[in-house]
Amino acid sequence: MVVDTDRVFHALADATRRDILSRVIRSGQSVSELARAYPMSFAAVQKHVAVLEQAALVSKTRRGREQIVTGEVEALRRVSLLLDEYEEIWRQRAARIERILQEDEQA
Amino acid sequence: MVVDTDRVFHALADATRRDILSRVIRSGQSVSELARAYPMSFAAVQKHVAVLEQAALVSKTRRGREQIVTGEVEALRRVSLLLDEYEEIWRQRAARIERILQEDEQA
DNA sequence: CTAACGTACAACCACATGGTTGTAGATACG
DNA sequence: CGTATCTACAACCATGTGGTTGTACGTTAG
Repeated sequence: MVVDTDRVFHALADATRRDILSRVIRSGQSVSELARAYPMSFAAVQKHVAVLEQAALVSKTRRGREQIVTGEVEALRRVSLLLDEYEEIWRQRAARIERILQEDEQA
Repeated sequence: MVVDTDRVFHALADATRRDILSRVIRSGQSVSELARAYPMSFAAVQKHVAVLEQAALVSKTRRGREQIVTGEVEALRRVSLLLDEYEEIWRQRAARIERILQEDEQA
């Protein structure tokens, strides 16, 4: 079962896609503008954009014959929060261990 | 060129691996303890652990004949910070746009 | 010592991924 | 209008991924 989180992390697991994301977060760009920036075919870039789109990290809006790709910062926030949750679990565990150590010291 | 960030995100792009990570962050577990928790072969779980290890999200330490897997919270922090950077880029952009709009209003 | 356990790793398979080229449909420009 | 541009998508290929089974080896228990 491929969940949403899978798609987001998978989308981010490629340097080209991360670069595309940082570009379109700064300011929207058409697919062909993006394509010109990388040493690969238009179709390849188009596929990368599609992966980012499936993960809801970017969205596309028509402007004439162009398709403008824009960054969706909300999805990024969600992932970041998810990682913070993992960190929180670890923090709690560390606190628990520390508490046990202190109890031992008092005994 | 596969960079370190690729490996980390790829490691996190699988529900089983994220689950393993959350388990071993709570407390270290042997590979076979982990293997018993999932409906797949020992070898499959072993591979998942290897992927997490390559991404430096977990580490292994011998304890007798067992191999204890432990979560490496530092790597998580690095990824979280990386995502925060993307968010920061967007925040700056939003601030820039707002400034422009205010300038227009004054004119 | 022998048997059981925990691990490592190779070989194999089905399927996904990242790339290519080619074709075709909209839309804008001269 | 015709033509160039931007996009979409299918077909194809090499390689990677997630799973399997089987074998081998070190370590512990009896």
